[in-house]
Amino acid sequence: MKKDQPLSPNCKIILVDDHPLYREGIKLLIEMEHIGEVIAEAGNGKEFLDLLEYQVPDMVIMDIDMPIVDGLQATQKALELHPDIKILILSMHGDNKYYTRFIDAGAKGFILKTAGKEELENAIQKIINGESYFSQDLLLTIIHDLKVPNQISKLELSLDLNDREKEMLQLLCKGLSIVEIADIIHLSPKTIEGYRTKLLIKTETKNTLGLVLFAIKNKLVTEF
Amino acid sequence: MKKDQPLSPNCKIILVDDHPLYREGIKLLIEMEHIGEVIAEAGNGKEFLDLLEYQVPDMVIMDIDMPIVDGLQATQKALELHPDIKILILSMHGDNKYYTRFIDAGAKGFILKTAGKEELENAIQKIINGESYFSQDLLLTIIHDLKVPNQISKLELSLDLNDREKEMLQLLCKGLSIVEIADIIHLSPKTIEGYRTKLLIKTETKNTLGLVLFAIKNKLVTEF
DNA sequence: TTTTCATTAAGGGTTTCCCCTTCTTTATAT
DNA sequence: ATATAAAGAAGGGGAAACCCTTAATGAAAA
Repeated sequence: MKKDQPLSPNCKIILVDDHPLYREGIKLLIEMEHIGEVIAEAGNGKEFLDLLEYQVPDMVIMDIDMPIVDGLQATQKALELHPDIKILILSMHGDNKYYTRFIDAGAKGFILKTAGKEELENAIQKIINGESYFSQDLLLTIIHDLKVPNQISKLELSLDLNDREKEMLQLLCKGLSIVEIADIIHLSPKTIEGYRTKLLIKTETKNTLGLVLFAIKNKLVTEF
Repeated sequence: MKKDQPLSPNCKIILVDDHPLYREGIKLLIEMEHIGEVIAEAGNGKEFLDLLEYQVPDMVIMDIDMPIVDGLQATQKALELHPDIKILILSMHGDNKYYTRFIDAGAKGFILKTAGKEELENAIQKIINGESYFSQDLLLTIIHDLKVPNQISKLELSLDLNDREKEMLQLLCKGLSIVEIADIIHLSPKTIEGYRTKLLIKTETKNTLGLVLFAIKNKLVTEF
């Protein structure tokens, strides 16, 4: 139902990319498909921010890697001045690792340069409607980042900690000292020390701080 | 180019949902659009696993909330027995919080029940082609989970750490001792101690371990 | 020009941590 | 039934961390 009707033909768009040919291609696409109107183009973040002095677009399609002022800086600055501008980031494969920064900066979408016409159209439409659009590739990167803890279970098994040791680790990771833990568990500080020593040996760390860092890094503790 | 041609018409699909009407709807959709062939249906995870004894599908479209054996258990069991089955999870709004479990279990996609025909078709096609498909809504949930650290920047500002203190914090969070840090920065251990003391005061923590935990918890350090 | 502030440095005392060793109790096994 | 091991408890000593105070230097501000 939405597929064949022109999307917001009055949507004012600025293209920001340091490759004129690439800008030309996207401009043609946007205008042929009646997605919106390209009111200006910029070759880098600086040029774009200068343009903002005279005209404020509804939407910006922004490259990441550009000379002088890059896509992230331009995004941050532009949204500081005009929080309502919708910014769609054009990302290359490999640029994904910086996604959080753009999301934090307030970018509304993230799409790969290798995306097809339909995907670009879909992304622009969603963003104009106030939604967000993020490429599946980006999602896969994020999920990959999240999946790492899954492999840790093997480590957890190989460490073979007993309940006392797990409890100790939990308490140590809350920043409690040996004496404080002794008070909680109602055992002598010297006994607590013995448990900690065993943890140091099992994890091959050399002091409590190292042990706590090891536990957090390897997600042996959920809260701390 | 891919839009108007039938997608793998021989793709054998099993539908698993405890609402017969909903199954009927999806079945009609799949067959009318020549997406594939629905070879069987199941009203819950148990029924589905029983079906697997006799016929192995290429793909499964699976509800999460079902009686007896739920979607997660069914997904885990099925992929244990037949790792090549592609499973697309049908999620309700609010079920998003469990996404990691399904991803860990090996589900290839995640789509909202409110999704339209095009999105379902798109998801099925991608998954059959060996790719993944995750709904934008799920992505937004994940990003929301990741975005929490964004609020911390205010804290970072209020702490007002200078370069030396930031450097110190970075090194302390790698588990280095005062003396080790002194060797790296080429300053007296007593000086380093002074910096750490200032960090303890600024962060209102009572020892190095507390300081490091504070820094990690509030994402003042990126690596450790 | 003097003041203020940040940086670097150090001495000394207290506490906590870390390591080595010892001892008892409770399982587990042969 | 007794050897062997594992878990629990604790002492002593040295090292590192922690806390408080003092102070020289240089840069920025009044």
